[in-house]
Amino acid sequence: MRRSEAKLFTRREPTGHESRAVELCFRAGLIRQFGSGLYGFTLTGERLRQALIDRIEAEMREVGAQRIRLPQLNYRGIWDESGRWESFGDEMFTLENRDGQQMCLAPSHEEGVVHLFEGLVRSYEDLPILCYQVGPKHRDDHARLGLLRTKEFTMKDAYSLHATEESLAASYQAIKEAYIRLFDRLGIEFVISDADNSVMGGSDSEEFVAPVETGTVKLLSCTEPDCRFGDTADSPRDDLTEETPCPACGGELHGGEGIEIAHIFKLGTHYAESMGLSVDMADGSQQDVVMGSYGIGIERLLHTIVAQHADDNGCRWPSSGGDSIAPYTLSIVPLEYDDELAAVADALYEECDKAETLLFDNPGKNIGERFAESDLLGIPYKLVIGNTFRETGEFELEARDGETKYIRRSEIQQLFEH
RNA sequence: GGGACCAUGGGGUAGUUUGGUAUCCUUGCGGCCUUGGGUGCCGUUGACCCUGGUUCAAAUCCGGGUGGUCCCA
Repeated sequence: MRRSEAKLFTRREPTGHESRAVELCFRAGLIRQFGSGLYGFTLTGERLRQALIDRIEAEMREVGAQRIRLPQLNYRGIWDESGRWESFGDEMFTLENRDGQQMCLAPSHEEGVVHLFEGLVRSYEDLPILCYQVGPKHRDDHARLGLLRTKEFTMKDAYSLHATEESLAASYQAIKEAYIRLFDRLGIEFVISDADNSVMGGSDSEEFVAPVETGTVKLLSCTEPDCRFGDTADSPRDDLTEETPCPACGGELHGGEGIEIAHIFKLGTHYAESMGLSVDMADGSQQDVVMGSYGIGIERLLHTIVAQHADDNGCRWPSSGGDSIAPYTLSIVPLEYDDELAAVADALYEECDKAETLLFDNPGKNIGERFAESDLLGIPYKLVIGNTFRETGEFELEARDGETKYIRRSEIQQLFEH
């Protein structure tokens, strides 16, 4: 993409937001506020958001989950069946249609999944089912900290349906491992905390929590590198402090703040029982369907990566164990975009993967501005066409962390081979 | 559910106590300069949340509304 087409809308000045990560999301021109707890994503921001969704979907396919689609707008009926019309309370957005029927914008989709399969799933042989969707959720929470708590957000929500507890345990474990792989690949530091099921119901659940400077929950996390133990206020146990040794490995616990990036639940037969979803078993008996649900907050993940990896120059998008979600892989930065250097820059651009390359083709800007913008967006590599090129014909390939290599033109295409 | 604070150009602010010409910085735009890290100089567009009241006169005082931020449950 050419800079002149990409429409970056970066800002050099601070915007007065409450945390560094929120500030950067605005300065990098990723998001735009529509009101309390409502955000739109810009051209650049949506590239990042979609890149995250792509990574998550790839991981879901890896564990054999299939995509479904459930409506956001629900009639009251299924929520009365599960009892959650009452228990969600003020956090649910409710409305009436023109006929006076009560409806809601779904804050979660357990009811939806049960309804989707109720009447279709009849036999234990129809199970297990592992499915997911990616879409908006609506919760009338008090908005806080930019994308961290909003009234509308995107969730990857997966659901599993089983005839037995053992089958549920297997899927639950598979999803848990998939999440661990995913977050590792995205370079997110996280711990796993036992959590309360609260309004979700069911037997037990675990929360993936990312330690950050400014978050939404108090977090105790183990400082041992290989230990994933964490404990939040939502946890069933309240006997832990910073002085307590880690109950998992005996290491030290560090107190701080965290972001809940994912939550996995063993729901048991709670929903099947109240909504009447059962299957016939081999011995002729009937069994209520056993369920699990597994959610990842997309925008929170984006915020978390910014919060954990940004430096003084802007965003950074780690690529440990996979490719980075950066909005572009490479910036082509000519010292000046005129005459011969512009011609060289254009020629290089033609050789690159254009969708992954940002060509700084705006004349009249000095190179400092281009560097600053590229770094603010966290583009992993800058290909500089400058004085070195004029003297030796070599380009400087500078990584986001400053490390520079000198390369020749024939080596450019290798940059995009992963 | 309870409480506190706040609302002035695109962003950040001064002015409000004591009513009278709306301040400064930045961004944006135009020009010149500069060309290896958001550089400099000159010029310039652009604002008092809405509504009712008091008053010769309201950003300022009073009432109502809306919106925002934070704290507690």
